[in-house]
Amino acid sequence: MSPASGGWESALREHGYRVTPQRQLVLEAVEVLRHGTPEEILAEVQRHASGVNLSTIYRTLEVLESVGLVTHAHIGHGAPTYHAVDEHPHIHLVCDACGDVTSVPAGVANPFVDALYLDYGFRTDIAHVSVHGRCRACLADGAGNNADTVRG
Amino acid sequence: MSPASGGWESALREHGYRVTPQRQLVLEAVEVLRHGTPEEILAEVQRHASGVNLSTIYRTLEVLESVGLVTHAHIGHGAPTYHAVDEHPHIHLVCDACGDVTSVPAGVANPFVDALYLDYGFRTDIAHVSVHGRCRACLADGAGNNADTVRG
DNA sequence: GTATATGCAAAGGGTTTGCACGGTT
DNA sequence: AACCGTGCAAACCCTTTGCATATAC
Repeated sequence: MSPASGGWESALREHGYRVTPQRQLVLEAVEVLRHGTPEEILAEVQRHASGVNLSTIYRTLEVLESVGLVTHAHIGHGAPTYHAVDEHPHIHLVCDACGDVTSVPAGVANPFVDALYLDYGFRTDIAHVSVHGRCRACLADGAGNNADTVRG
Repeated sequence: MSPASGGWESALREHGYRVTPQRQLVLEAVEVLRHGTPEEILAEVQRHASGVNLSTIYRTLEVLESVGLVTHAHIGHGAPTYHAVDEHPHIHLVCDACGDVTSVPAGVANPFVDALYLDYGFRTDIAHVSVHGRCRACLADGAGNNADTVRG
């Protein structure tokens, strides 16, 4: 389902959308950058077509997401990041101390996902989850400190 | 550690912050509303003190969070929601179809949290997690439909 | 040819910041 | 008295929207 494979075109058409250069460019950009904010995707797209506008990126991502070609996740306080759906499903571990983002296979969450379904009837879109906490490096570094607790 | 108990005052002072009416009001508001966006917290605070400004809410929430009296979580695309820390730790299940938010005890995530720590050395702040997917009602309703896939 | 998609520019929501005044310690 | 905290207003980032033009079908 990469732009090269052509499946993306049918995905669009089957939902009544048109196939445009911008949509291909955005999809390619999302695949090249494995994680990308709209802003970053714009920059990547503009390497090939400088005329493309930010609002087109937003509108295109919405379309691509609605036909199932990309997904987004909210990583921090800022802009969301988009991924191609052919990426392995993964979960973002966001370190609140250093801001680092690690991706881990979605499988680690299986027991959790299953429990949510059994106990609450909730079907989890696990790739959309982002998990906050402290990464290994920061735990080692500041052994139990809370970086954001320190005043200026 | 509710405003009534007085622990909040020491929490502030021990971190070098001053005790002010606004900080008490915000803390109380966060406890009254079990989930609250800055905007909602402002409204609650203004029921008691109409002069308080939104920027004070933001600055105060940041302070209260840094001393461990409140936490926030990102529930959807919009504003974050804040909770008092004396609430039972919980996870938000956000239904992407109907927008409903359910809280479930953080305990369901224990196996997941443990796995992240064992496998990746990552210490998860579980109360900060928000989980997206489809709630029971929407699964029953639209049996497998994707609400946001339908065009206008 | 017609409806959809794009570019542009302006507006909108949410959040942060500079500054002077007022309150806490 | 000294410094921190607050209110106010402006600035900022991210995202959405209206409209005229260009494009895919």
